[in-house]
Amino acid sequence: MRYRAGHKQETREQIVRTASQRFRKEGAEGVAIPDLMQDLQLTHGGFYRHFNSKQQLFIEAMNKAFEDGEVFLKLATEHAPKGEELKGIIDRYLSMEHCLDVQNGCPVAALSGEVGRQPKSVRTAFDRAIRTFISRVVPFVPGKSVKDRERKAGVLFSGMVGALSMARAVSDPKLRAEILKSSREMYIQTFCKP
Amino acid sequence: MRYRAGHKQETREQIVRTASQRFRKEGAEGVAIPDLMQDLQLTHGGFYRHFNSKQQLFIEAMNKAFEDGEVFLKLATEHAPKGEELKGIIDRYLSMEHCLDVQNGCPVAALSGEVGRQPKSVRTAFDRAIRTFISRVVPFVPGKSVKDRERKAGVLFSGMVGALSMARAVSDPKLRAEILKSSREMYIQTFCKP
DNA sequence: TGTACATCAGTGAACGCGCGTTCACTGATGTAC
DNA sequence: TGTACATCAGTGAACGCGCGTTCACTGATGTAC
Repeated sequence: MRYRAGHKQETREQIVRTASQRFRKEGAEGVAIPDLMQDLQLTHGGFYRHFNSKQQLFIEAMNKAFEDGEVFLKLATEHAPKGEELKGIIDRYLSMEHCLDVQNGCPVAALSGEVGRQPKSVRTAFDRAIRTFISRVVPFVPGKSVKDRERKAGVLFSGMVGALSMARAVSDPKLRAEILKSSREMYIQTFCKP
Repeated sequence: MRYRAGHKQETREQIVRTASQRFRKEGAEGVAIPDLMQDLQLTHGGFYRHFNSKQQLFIEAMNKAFEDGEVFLKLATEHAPKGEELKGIIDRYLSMEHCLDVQNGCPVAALSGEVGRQPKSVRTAFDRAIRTFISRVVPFVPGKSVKDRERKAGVLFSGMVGALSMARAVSDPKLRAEILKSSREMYIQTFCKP
C-alpha cells in the first residue's frame, strides 16, 4: 500500500469534519464537492473512494455536527457553577461567539430550514438529535414533573434556536446584539428559578 | 399592443406571487426560473422582460411575503376577542395549519437560514420586516414600559420562529404537534397575563 | 538481499445535466395616413 | 373604411458555466518468491 495504515480513515474523517462545518455555514447546496476536496488539497475524483454520494456525506456531516452539539453541552455545564448549569447553557448558546461561529455551532439552528426538504433518513436523524439534546438539558431544568421539565426544555431549546437564527439573519449588529441579550435575560429569568 | 393595457403588470404580479410562495417552500436555490415560468404557462425567455435577474425577483418576492405577514397579523388580531389579540396571534402563528402551509406562512421562519448568505440589500429588508412585525405586536403585549414590551415582543417572535422552524424540520408528526402545543401554551401563559 | 508483481488512495479529463441569461424572432393589436 | 407600419409581451434555441459523478490511469509502497 502506498499510504500508511489508517491514512484512508484519516482522510475520510477530515472530509466529514470540513463538510460538517461548511454545510452549516453555506447550506447543503452551497458546498460543491470539487471545492470541498480542494480545501483538503485533494482533487474531486478521490471523493468517491470514500462516499457513494454527496447525500451520504451530508448525513454523516450532520451526525458529526450533532456530536459537536454534545460536546457543546458538556463544556457549558462543566464550566458552570453547581446549580447554575442551565444558566451556563443559555449564556453560551445565546452568546455572540456562538452567533458568529455558525460553522462550529448548533446544527439545528444552522440547518432547520433545509432539513424540511431533505429525505426521510436525514429528517429522522434530526428528530433523534432534538430528542437527545432535550433529554440532556432536562436534568438541569426545574419543574413539577419529568413531563413538565421536558416540555420546558423543548420550549427553551426551540426558542433559543429561533433567537440564534434571527440574530444571524439580521444585518444590523445592534439589532443582533439586542435579540441575543433580550432572549438570554428572559430565558434565564423564566427557566432558571426553581 | 398585442395585450390589453395592464396585462404586463398582471403577469409581473403573478410571477412575484408564485415566486414568493415557492421561495418560501423550496428555498432560493430550489426554484429555477424556467420551472417557475412554466407554473404560469409561460416560457423562461419572457422572464427578463420583467426582471433584471433572479436576485431582483427574490428581493421582490421577499417583500411580497412580508406583506402577507402584515395581513396575517391583521387577521389574527381582528378575529380575536377584545383584549385577547396576543393570544390570537400566538394561537395562529403556532397552529398546525401555519406549520404545514410553509409557502403562505411567515417568511422569517421559512427563510432565516438562507438570508444570512444573501447580499446586504436582502438582509436590510429583513431587518426592517422584523422591526415592523415587532412594532405591530407591541400594542398587544403587556409590560411595564414601551422598552419592556418591545423586548418581550422580540423574544416572543424569535421564540415562535424557532418553534415553527423546528416543528417543520422534524419528521415525526407527534413530535411536531408536541413542539407546537408546548410553545403555544407556554407563550400564552408567559406573555398574555397583564 | 534483490526482483517482479499487486494494491489502491488519489488524479484529472470527461460525461450529461440543469441552471441563469441572451437574443433573434413572432404575431396580434394599436396607430398613422 | 382600408392599408402599411410600429409595438412589445412572449417564444424557444442557444450560450457558457459549474455541478455530481465516472473512469482509465498513476505511482509509492507492500508482498511473494
